Amino acid sequence: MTNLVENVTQQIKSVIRQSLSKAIANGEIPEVEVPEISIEVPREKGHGDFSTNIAMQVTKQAKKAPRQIAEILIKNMDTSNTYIDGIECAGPGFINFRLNNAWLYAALKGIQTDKENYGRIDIGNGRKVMVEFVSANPTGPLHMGNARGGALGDCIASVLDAAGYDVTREFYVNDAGNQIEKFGISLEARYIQLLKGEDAIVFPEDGYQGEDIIDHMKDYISANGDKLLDVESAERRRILVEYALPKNIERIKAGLESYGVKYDVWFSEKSLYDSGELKETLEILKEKDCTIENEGATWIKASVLGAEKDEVLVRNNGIPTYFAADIAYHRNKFLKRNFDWVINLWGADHHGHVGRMKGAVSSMGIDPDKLDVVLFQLVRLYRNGEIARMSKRTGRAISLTDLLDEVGRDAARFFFNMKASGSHLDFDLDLAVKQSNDNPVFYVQYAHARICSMLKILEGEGVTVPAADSVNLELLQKAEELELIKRLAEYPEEIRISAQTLEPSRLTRYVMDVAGLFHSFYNACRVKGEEENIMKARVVLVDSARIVIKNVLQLLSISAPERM
RNA sequence: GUGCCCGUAGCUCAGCUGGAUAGAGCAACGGACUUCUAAUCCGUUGGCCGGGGGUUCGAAUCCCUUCGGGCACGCCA
Repeated sequence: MTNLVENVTQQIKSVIRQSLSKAIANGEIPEVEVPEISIEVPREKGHGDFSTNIAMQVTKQAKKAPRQIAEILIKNMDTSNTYIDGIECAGPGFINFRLNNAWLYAALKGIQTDKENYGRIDIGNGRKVMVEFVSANPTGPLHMGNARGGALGDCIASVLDAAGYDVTREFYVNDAGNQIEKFGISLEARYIQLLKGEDAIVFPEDGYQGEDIIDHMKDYISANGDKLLDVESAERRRILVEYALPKNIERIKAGLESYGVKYDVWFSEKSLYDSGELKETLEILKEKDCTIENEGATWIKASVLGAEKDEVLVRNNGIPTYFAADIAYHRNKFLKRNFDWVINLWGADHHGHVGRMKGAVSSMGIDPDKLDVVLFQLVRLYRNGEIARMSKRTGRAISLTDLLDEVGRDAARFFFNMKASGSHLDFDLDLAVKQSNDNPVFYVQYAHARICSMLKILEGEGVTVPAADSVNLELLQKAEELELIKRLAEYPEEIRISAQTLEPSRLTRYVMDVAGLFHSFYNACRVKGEEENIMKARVVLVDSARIVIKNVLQLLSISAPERM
């Protein structure tokens, strides 16, 4: 697994460390406790390829001016057998390193060797991580919040996979509890209304208003008639739920699949009731003295949750709350299935639940730091510059399916991952289908198609991508070439940072950047028709850009067309 | 009222575990196609990083405060 930036960074750190010890040993700098050396890429190109602020960091300890320390360190640096070509002290005390291009050529070779695996790293070390996302109520269609959560969760999972984690994608099916009761009541009310008229029964105030409930009952009646009218209410609801729930779950599965999201596990909430795990969890909490009884209900203590007030676990009617089931569910994730790390994606409106959940997890003896909750802000759709709420086709609230019909999977997934999860997202429906340069999806895909087209034409003339070892990559000297290579070399680091911050949006920006650098290169340098050695070197470069763009798009589950 | 998130260019956003002269895309304006895809490129214009304090060698970044926007505070999920 190639990661030249990592190699180079280590090399520089090692040079600094040796220089520091040497300076201490010969008394130029007093004994200091060496902090973690940080190497960064300066914003300003004139400041070299990499830089460190180590001299400023040890200023206090060493009791010398930062620039003075920097000069001493530079004097003691041994750069033989490294990529380092020049070192200088600059600004308030930065040490800037300029590298020779050999590391860039090594990066190109690495890309050609790794191919579709280029970018993969191993910071995860095979640790088991679960990403639980969408987990929409199966009482209706998927909405825009689910759409954002779906794109985000799936890509977080992919990033972690690329970073070397053993990833499980999971959907928690809320097929038990209160909302299923409400679902049943809603279905029943519509059933009766359809057969006996609107006035035959008052639709419950907290019932599900969606038209899909009526559609279900129309379908049911046309297949099964009115035979349930005589059936006792509880039984009738059970039958109707049993009819409609699997249909909804299937629709959710199908919708997510056409969105490019595939789950490893569909975990049933009901199974926690059936297996007795929920009961078991409640008993454990009781034994640990985490609960109290009050007004006929069972509560979990605020002190356990690190919260200000107690929360109900079992209602006075005996039905456990969602929270109780969620505690059992998380106990299952950590203690029954032994995940090392669990990531939940929740809409920002659930933020109040985070602290409670961590507290509850902690009360089960689980390190709450093993649970991360990614909160994502809500989505606003825009059409013709105005907020759009309704689907043009159905006249109902825009569902995931409507969105996919209107803009397609590629644009939807790309747009939802363009911004950090914590920022509000305005989704411009017009822009997403526009085939022009202001649409970033097309910009990136076009770069890929352009490369493929070039390679195809060259192939027609008998030029295939040569082995990187067989060409003189040092012929790549132009600024546009070197900048492109440098950015390609950074891909594994981009994966690392995305994984650590759980922000795939970093990768959409990265791939836009790579596409832009490629387009610049394309306009500055020709490949076909150039002198043979230069052409060969450039073919390697162009093909490497293709590999990187393709790998990123693949990771985001966005297509990389070869022709447009 | 209490808590969480967000305020950066005309618009949409990066940068936020402190670093050098605050970036990108779009929009606006001006250029580049007889040559591998102009769905492209090159250039120009554009900023009191919401305001005010503090911390220090250094603050968009950390702390306090204030203003503006969103959200949550159920025996809903």
